[in-house]
Amino acid sequence: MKTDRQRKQTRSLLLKSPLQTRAELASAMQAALVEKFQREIPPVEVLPSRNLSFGDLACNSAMPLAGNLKRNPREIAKVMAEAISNKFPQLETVSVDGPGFLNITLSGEYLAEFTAAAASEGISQFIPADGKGKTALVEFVSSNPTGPLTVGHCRQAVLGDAISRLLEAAGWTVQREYYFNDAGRQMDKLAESLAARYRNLLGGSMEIPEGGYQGEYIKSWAEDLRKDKGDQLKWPEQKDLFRDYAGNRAFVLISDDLKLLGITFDRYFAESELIPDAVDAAIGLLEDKELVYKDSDDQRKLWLKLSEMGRPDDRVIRREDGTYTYRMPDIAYHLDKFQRKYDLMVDIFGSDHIDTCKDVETVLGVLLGKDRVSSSLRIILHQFVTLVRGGEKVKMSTRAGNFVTLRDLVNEVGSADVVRYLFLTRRAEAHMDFDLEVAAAENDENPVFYVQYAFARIAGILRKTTEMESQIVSDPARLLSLLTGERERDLMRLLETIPLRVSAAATALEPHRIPDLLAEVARAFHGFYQHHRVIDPENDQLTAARLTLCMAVRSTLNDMLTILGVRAPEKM
RNA sequence: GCCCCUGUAGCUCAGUAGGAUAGAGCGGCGGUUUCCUAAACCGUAGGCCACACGUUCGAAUCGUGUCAGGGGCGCCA
Repeated sequence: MKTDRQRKQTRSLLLKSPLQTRAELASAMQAALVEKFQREIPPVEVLPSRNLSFGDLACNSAMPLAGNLKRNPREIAKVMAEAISNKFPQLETVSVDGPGFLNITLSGEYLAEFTAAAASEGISQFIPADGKGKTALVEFVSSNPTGPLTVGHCRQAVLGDAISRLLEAAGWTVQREYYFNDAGRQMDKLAESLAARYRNLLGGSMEIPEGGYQGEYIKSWAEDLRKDKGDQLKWPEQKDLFRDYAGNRAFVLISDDLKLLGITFDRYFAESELIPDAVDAAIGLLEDKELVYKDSDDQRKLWLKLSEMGRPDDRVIRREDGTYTYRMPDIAYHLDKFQRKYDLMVDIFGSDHIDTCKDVETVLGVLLGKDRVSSSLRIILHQFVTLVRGGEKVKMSTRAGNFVTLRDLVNEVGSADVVRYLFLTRRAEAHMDFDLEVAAAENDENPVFYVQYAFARIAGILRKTTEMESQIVSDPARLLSLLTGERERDLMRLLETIPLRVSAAATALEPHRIPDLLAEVARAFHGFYQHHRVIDPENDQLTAARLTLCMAVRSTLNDMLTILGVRAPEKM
C-alpha cells in the first residue's frame, strides 16, 4: 500500500485531466511543427477518435497543413508523432495512418489512474470549469399567468432547467428567471373571464369576452371566489379584485405544475416592474437614436423603425391608449438584464417567437453594440411537440378547454423522470413526436429505465459490500493488472471521454447530448456486468478492482442524471 | 408571398466548427438465467444520409437550387 504522499506524487506525474492531456499533446505537436518548418502553424487539434478501433484520440491537422507547407501530409504527421511518442506517460501508442491521420492510444496506467480518481472523488472535478467565477441568467417558461402550463411549456421547462444544470456542471453560477406579462391586456381578459364565470354561478348572464379564457379551471376559481368573498362582487367596478384574484390563482397553478417536474425559479420578473420607468427610459434611448416615429393619424401611437435596422416591417410599440405592445417591455426587460451584467444570458422560447426575438435582438444590437449582444445573449428556439398515442396524433388545440396540459402529460406518463428524459433526448430545434404509450410503458421500450437500471445494479452490488470506500484501488498499476478484460478497458476509455463531452454539451447549450452519453455508459456497464462477476469471494483483490470501476461508473451516471434532473434510483 | 426548423435503417432519433468502414434504441430473426436485479446480455439482418449541381485531397456535414413535412408571419403574448 502506498502512503498518501506517494500516491499524490504518482498522480502529479501521471494523472493530468483529460483536458490537460489533450492540450499538452496539441501544443507539443504544434511546437515541433514550428521548429521543423520554421513558420507559423495554426493550433493543432486533438480530437476523440470517431472510431475506437483507430485509437482513443486522433489528429488530422496534417492534412489541411499539407497544402500550405507543400509537403506530404504523412510526412507532417510523422513530425507530429515524433514530438509526442514516448514523451508522455499518458500515451501507449502513436501512429500515422491512412492519408495522414495521427492515431493515439492512451496508456492503461493513465486510464486506471483516472478511473481510481473518478471512483474516489467523482468525475465532476474533471469537467473543465469554463464558467468558474462567471454568472449566467437563463430565462425560460415565461408563460403568462392566465392558466395551466401546456405540453409546449413542459418541453421548455425541462429544456431550460437542463441547460441551467449543464452550465452549473461547467462551473457557472446560474440564475433561473421567469418573466411574465402582468400589465398587458391578457390579464384584463382573464379578469373578465373570471367575472363571467362568477356571475354565471349566481345565475346572471355574462359572456366570456372575445379572446377570453374558457378553461374549466376558471369555473373552480369562481366557486372559490364566491366562497371567499360572497355574492356581492361587482363587475366592472371591482375589476382589480377579479384581476388580482385570477392572477394569484394562475400563479399557484403554474408553480404547482412546475413542482411536478421539480423545477423552481430564482426570480419571477413582472412586466409591471418595468412600467413606466424602465420602458420610458428605453423609449428615450430609441428616440435619441431616432429609431421611433409618431403615427400620422394619432400622435400618441408610436412606431419602431425596424425596417431601417434590417428587419422586414416597422412595428407599433405604443398604442393610442398609451399601453405598450409586447415588444416594448421585452426590449426594456432585456436592457435590464444587460444592466445586471451577466456573463451569459440564455433565452428559451418556442419557435413561434422567432420574429419578435429577432426584432428584440436587432434593437439590442443597435442600442448596445452588436458584438456585446452576440457574445453574451444566446437565444434558443425550440420546436413544438406532437403528442402521439399508439401511432395516432393527439389533437392539441390552444382553443378553449381542448389542450393538453403539462399536468395531464405528467400524470398520464406517471413519472417526471420519464418526461424529463424523453424531452431531452431530442435537440431543441427538432420537431418532436412524444409517444405517450412508450413514455408510460415500464418496460425495455423505455430508454430511461435502461440508464437508471445500470445505476440501480451498481447500487445493488455496493449494498452487498461493506466499507466500499476503503476498497477502492488507488494504485493504478495494480488496478490495471487486475482489470484486464476488453470490456473493462473499454469502460475505462469511455469514462475518460465523458468530462470533455459534457463540457462540449455545455458550451453548445445542448443538453440532448447527455442522454446519448448516459446510454453509452449504461450500455458499456451492462455488458461488463453480464460478463464479469464483480463480487468474487475467492478473490478480494479482483473484487476491489472491479468495485473501483463500478464506483467510477456510478459517479459518472449520477452526475449526468443530475444534469438532466432525473433521479438515480438505488433500487428498481 | 416572406421567414424559421426539419428530411439519415421498418419506427423514433443521434452524428453537421468537413476526415478514414454512417451510429443507437425500439421493432425483426436466432441465442443466453443453479451465480451481485433478464428493466439485462450476445449474435444477425436492415442505409444512393430527400434529390441535383458546386466547393474540397476528402461532403450526411459547407454553398446554390429543387422537392416534401412542420411552424410562424397581430396595435396577442
